[in-house]
Amino acid sequence: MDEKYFPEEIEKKWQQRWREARAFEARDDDPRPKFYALEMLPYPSGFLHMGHVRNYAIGDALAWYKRLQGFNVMHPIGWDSFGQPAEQAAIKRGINPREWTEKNIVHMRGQMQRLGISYDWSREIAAHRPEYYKWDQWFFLQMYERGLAYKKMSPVNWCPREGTVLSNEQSSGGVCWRCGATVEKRDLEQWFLRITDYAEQLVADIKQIESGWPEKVLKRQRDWVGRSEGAFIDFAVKDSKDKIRVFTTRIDTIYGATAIVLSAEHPLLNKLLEGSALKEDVARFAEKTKTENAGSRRAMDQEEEKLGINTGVLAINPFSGETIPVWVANYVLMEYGTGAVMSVPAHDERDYEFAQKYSLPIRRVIERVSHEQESIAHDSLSEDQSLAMQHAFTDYGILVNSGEWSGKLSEVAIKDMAAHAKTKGFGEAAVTYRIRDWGVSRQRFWGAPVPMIYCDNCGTVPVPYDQLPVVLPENAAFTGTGESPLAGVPEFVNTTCPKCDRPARRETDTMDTFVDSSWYFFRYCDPRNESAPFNSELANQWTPVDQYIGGDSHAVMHLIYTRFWTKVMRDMGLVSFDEPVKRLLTQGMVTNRVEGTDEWKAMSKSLGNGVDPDEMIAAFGADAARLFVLFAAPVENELRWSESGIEGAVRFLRRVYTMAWRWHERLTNTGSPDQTSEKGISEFSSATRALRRKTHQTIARITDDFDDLHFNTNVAALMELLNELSDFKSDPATAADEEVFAVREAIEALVVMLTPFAPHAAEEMWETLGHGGGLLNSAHWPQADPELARSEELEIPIQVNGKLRSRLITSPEVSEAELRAAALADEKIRSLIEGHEVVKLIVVPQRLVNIVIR
RNA sequence: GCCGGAGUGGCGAAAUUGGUAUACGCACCAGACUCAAAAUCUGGCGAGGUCAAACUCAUGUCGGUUCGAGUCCGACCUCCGGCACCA
Repeated sequence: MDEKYFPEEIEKKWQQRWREARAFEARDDDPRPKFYALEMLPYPSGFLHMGHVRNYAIGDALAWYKRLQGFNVMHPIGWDSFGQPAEQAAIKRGINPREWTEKNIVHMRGQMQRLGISYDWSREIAAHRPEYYKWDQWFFLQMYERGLAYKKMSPVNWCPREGTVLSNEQSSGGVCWRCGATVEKRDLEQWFLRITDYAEQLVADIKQIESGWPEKVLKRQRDWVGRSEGAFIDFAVKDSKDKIRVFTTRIDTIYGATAIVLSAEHPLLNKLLEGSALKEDVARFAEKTKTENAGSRRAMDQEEEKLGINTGVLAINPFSGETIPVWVANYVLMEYGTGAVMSVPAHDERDYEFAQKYSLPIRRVIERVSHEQESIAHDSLSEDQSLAMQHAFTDYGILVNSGEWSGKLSEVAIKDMAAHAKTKGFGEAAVTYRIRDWGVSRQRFWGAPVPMIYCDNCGTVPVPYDQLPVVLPENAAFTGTGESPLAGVPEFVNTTCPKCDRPARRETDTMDTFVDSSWYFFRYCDPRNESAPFNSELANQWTPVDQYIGGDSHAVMHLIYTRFWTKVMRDMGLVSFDEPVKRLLTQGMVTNRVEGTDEWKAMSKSLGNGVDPDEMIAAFGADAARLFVLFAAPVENELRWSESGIEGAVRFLRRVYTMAWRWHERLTNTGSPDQTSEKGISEFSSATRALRRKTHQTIARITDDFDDLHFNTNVAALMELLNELSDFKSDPATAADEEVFAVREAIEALVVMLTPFAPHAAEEMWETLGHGGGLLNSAHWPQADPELARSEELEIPIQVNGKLRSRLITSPEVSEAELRAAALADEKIRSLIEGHEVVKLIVVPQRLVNIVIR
């Protein structure tokens, strides 16, 4: 240790020592309880940004804490290394995507190591390597065997700018999630994973994780699955054997149905139109609507105008027997429910708007339940009756004009009417979901090839397991045209059929990269396994993940896919639980001021407000950068970058360091063994007792808070402890044994508890303080002694009528009666209550006294 | 429009869950050291008020519950996120 704090030297030194000692490798045979700390694996773009730094600093603090607490900690990292940027680099600059990716990994790994994140590098994985994606393919084949992977012609979301297919999630809102281009629809043969089979579980199992996941993430997951309870009802088509099935959540309003409305894509439409005089017009309308739906689907925040056309076909309401017209309209979605709805203008806003426009009848069949208070009942009734309805009445209420069902409450009618429909055979209660199957086909080069073969004789044939992996060719022509580049590599395409041995062609699509990231953290448990994705026992030993940390941009896609994948793996017998992640933290964004403005925005190249982690490390040290990031704001809040804030972090580290330096000789060169033990010390002065109290209070406070990841207040507590040490005026050269003891206790606790936030500096001080024999990862988190932490005197506020008027210094053991007497005897209080009647006297032991006077 | 979250000093934020509001840090001011500056150290720092004190007012706004409210309840305002024809 030098007298001065030189982070660069210290950090290099300890990074090397850690590497040599393989200090952070998790051992499968370690009998201690495990803790799995996981950060979302990065895409190897080439450079870490501050968001990464924050993510890893949080994860590392927790990993270190658990290590010091005696847990067997798993803290791995890897690379989500398939994906567009590598392919873009190939298309635009003719660079080999594999080389580009590997080079980026080397650089980013270096950055992580310069940050000193305590990863187990022996478990590092990368999605683009055959050893890894072999198992993507293996899972795909397993799912295919189980009927969970299938191929279908399907209108897919097509990004015209990137020339590729997007998943529903990636095109939500009608725009490409990457480039923002308006998404079009195209028909292509696509592979899908049957995530809809798991829709119910994806909602139901939320109760297993709701205590550990942020509510906002769970909400978005629930919304995405979009579970909706209602009923299917079949409307018979007049003069035909056909039936139109609709889905409704409001079967209780069925007597108010004045039309059936079909989506333009409805499969029955053409058949229904046969013989209709309006056939031509309707078909033209449907075509136009289809292309409009596919094209500029929506201009955001604006609802499309509702357009429709009467088909001239009639349908029969199975409840009332009434005949109502069938329409086609642009506001009915084929993708949801059955693609057909019963239109109830009086009780649905959209149907109301539609009915207004096309002068369809509006028939009220639900009334508000009248209240006891006449005024309210009167109000609502008269308004309702006058029925110049401005809006649909969408609340539940009481049924009217509904035949035998009139007089029932909506809640009751919904159940009874569905049951009735079922008995009569024209419907049933049903649950629908918004979520659709996961389209995983991508017309791209840089991904895991879908392991399928097409044979003219045998049809679609899965690649046999012993032929995995289907290896990506070294390179391909990147046209950027939209056709999979693999189709242009004959050596790849041409193969023989595994069944009949005749020439056959390989599937040329690759898989969505979300496949790679759906199961990667299970691979960390057994990263070099060559015969299985991982050993089940090892996976069950380490997973589920105890704490997962990442940005909330992955709140829907990644996290729903990985939950789905886990459930499939459970059904395959690979893991023994339903949910992969016990606790999830979505960290806040790192923002910086946009130059020339007052706005704080996420750091980005285009805004020019990015901060380079390497420059920060060079200027202030990795420890200071990490400490600042953890101290400046609670982990889930936005973090505003501040150069002076990071300077403050350096200042604090330097002060701790100087303190350790000032005392290290006295603490190490001691002749008396008593100085490390309390035994030889007969008495502690009040000053040493105060220092020890602060030490033990700080330990208790930080230990209580750590699991909740309240790092900002933890760092504040460490600063307070240092301030207390600074105030402890004692010269190391002449300090008495008891003082040396108290200082040692304080400094050692400070250093150990600093480790999660600034591990290099902590290691350096730990060594200097005479613990050169071992790294901090074999040290122990300090124990708080509640006796020592207890205050010797309390300051009790005395209030008069709830206002603070005086304070009393007392011993913690003071009785209620004594407190009461002391408060009344207080000079200030006496003058205040003089001439008043004391109505009440509240004494909260250890806390306060409140005197109520009149 | 619907859903979720949040409003506390000049700024980032604390507050043992109903009990001394503003911990810790940043910025700022003053002092020490220095020829000087930086660094470092010491002190100050919610607003009003005063020589100083007393005192008064302050946790988005207005009400309520309570001996006591940043915290609980009701209404409203603002900001930030998410979703959006899902029948």
